[in-house]
Amino acid sequence: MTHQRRAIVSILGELQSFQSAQEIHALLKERGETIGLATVYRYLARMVKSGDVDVMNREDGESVYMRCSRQHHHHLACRRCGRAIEIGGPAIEQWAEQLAAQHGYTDVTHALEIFGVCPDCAESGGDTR
Amino acid sequence: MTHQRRAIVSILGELQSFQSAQEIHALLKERGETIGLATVYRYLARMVKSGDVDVMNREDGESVYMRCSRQHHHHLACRRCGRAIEIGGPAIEQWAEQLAAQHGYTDVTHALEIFGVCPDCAESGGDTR
DNA sequence: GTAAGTGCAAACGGTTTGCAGCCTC
DNA sequence: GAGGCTGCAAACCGTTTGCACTTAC
Repeated sequence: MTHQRRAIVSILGELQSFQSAQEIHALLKERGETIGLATVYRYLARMVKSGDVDVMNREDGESVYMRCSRQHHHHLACRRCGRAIEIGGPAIEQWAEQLAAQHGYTDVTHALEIFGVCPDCAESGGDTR
Repeated sequence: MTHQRRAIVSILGELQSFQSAQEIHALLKERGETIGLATVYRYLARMVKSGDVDVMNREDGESVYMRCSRQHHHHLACRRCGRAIEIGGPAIEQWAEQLAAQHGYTDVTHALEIFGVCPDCAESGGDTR
């Protein structure tokens, strides 16, 4: 446990929104942490593998990260600030499985992401991203 | 209408699977077409904008393209060969909209992709990708 | 003839990696 | 003291772009 990891864990604990590795790195820098971008990437990747963090591909292709519950779920995420709400749609899961089976597809996974603009961002108007 | 475009259109007409720009470029080269990678990217981007081609983000992050029907739909795609089946789930659309509205999110879009291994690929065993 | 399209190669942006040094236990 | 972790900078990879040349009409 290095202070860099402590810092990442701590900031992930505070954020309730998806942020990119670079954004997380910038936030840590702002707080005066000494940490390299590579370390952020490396540790995030490790946490993704261990299941402690969720990755999601933003519409622009950049990967964004957020601490998450371990069970399978999807997200309703704000396109501007990244604020996300976990959603579970048992019906969807079932439907996808069944549909795939119908066509003979095996080893099925699915990716579902809902993007919108959250109330706060909508109110504050045309923020970037 | 240049011969390069004709070639791209022609190959898109034959493929019933999602392929990346680089894969499409390689296929064209194999056929002896003289065409640059940049041209493939440029023309694919144009067709995406005009709605004649669908893009999809493969799990590895690379963008893959396929000629598609114009109306909104999703895909069940083979993880190995890219073969895809169009699916439309009115129930999903509705559910996503409603869920987003419930949480006050506006300007809602969603991305749903189902990945699996198609019967042919499953049969032929451990092909790469 | 002219405007649009093309190829090349360089630029780009996010991400990964090799390696030498540093820190934690 | 030893192994793992870190930072830096370079490498990577898919994609985009500037620019001079070519092509289709």
